[in-house]
Amino acid sequence: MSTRSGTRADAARATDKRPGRPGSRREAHRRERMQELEDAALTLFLARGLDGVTIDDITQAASVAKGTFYRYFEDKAALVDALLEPVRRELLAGLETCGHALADARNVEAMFDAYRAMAAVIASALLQYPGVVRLYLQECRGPAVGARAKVAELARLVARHAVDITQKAHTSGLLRPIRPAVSGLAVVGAVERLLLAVLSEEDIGNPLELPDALTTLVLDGLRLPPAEPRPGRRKLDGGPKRP
Amino acid sequence: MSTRSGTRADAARATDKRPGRPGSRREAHRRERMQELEDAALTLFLARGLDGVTIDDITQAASVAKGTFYRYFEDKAALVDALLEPVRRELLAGLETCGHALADARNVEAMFDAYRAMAAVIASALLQYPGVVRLYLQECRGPAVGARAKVAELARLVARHAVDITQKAHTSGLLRPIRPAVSGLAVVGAVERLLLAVLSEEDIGNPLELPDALTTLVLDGLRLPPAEPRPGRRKLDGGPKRP
DNA sequence: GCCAATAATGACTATTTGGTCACTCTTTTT
DNA sequence: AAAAAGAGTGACCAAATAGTCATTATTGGC
Repeated sequence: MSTRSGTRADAARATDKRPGRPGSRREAHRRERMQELEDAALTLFLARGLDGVTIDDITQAASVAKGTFYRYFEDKAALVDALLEPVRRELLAGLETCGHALADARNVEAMFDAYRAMAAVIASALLQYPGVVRLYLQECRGPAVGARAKVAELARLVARHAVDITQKAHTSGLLRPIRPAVSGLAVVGAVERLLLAVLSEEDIGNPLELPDALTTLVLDGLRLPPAEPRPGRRKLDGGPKRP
Repeated sequence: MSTRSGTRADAARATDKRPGRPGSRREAHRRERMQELEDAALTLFLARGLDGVTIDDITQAASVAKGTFYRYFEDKAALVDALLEPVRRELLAGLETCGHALADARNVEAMFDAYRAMAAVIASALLQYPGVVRLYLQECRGPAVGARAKVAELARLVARHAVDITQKAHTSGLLRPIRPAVSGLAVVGAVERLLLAVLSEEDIGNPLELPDALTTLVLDGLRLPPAEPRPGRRKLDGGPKRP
């Protein structure tokens, strides 16, 4: 946070020490422009893919000159990183929290609570940054090169956390003896695919029923139990059944 | 299949009517070259992504002149299509078969058989064309533009078939009352993520145990059953437990 | 060995692209 | 109000790129 120019030449000119720091007009305007660029870029990324969008495309869509882009971002990768930032923060924080909760879980209820909290974090990210989440989903499996590097990095972190969490739930002795690396990744895959369906507006019914369905699916499986005298009920949200 | 030039100018010059048809030297050489180009391209695609690879890259990697590329493929999209072809055929055929089998399934055993057959198809594709499967996994979620269009198309087909299959299994009354669009896509997501893990050599244990684990996960869920006096055993492959 | 058909080449053109910069316009500071 | 700092511009450059084509090399039929 110091003012002297960092190690890498003037590379950090983007978000650092640029505007007249106080909450003054310059700064507000600066934020606006940045947001406009990010919005325009995100729309294009979703339509054509990260690599299918040029700086010219972005600046044209945002109605600014090309040079303006470089005043705000060092390159396309930096823009993607900025786009990803809030989602990454929320998501990783949620995963950490879920991990700790699960490490302490000693009964099924605590386990449910932990997963419920995780679902809430995801839902929150989905509502606040649907475009970014979709960008993540569509790019996260690609090779970690160029502008996609940060997306792929986040994907690795998510996978590791997921396996870690499953490991913890596992040591609580509440789960079947399946390798955490397997069940964890399977759950990540299922969740991601369903999120993609929601965000791509594939016909998937009421999204509010998803957490419930997913929980049943993950925890109890797909097969109809032979006979169920037990009245065990589970619910992730108290929402109405079919609004 | 006729010989007169088709509707689109000389567009179909690639695989059609080019070499002295018989199994002669020309044709063999032609196949070789084509394969070399496809191999080189696939390697590059996996390393840098579809959009990160140029025709020049491909021809250089295959040690041929640029013009040669266009003698074999109309453009990058056509090459991707050719690459995808065998996997697409096997996969779709397997999905059809599985769908029919499940439509007729009246008991859990028949259901297992259907899924087992599907797993065998996937495993076969994985062994014969690991690179192509990985390419599919890494690109299938992106926007359906340019060279990625055919990959995305296949992804749509897979999703539809999966939902369809789940629908059929559902009407057999063997599954929990979860929307087929949800459970089908969830399974696709889980399977895809695990395939990606296998192909990316993430540490996931013995791949031969995957079908078994996945079946347990999907059909019986993750949660440890409270008490299981029933000795019901299920197995997807008879392989050794831990070689 | 000879000729026609097919294959391979790489120089070439058109266009696109990332990135820069001298200059102008706007806001802040004095 | 004047100077300084920051923001915006778009022409410009060098490198990269898709696709073409006249030319040369190879092969198959005879």
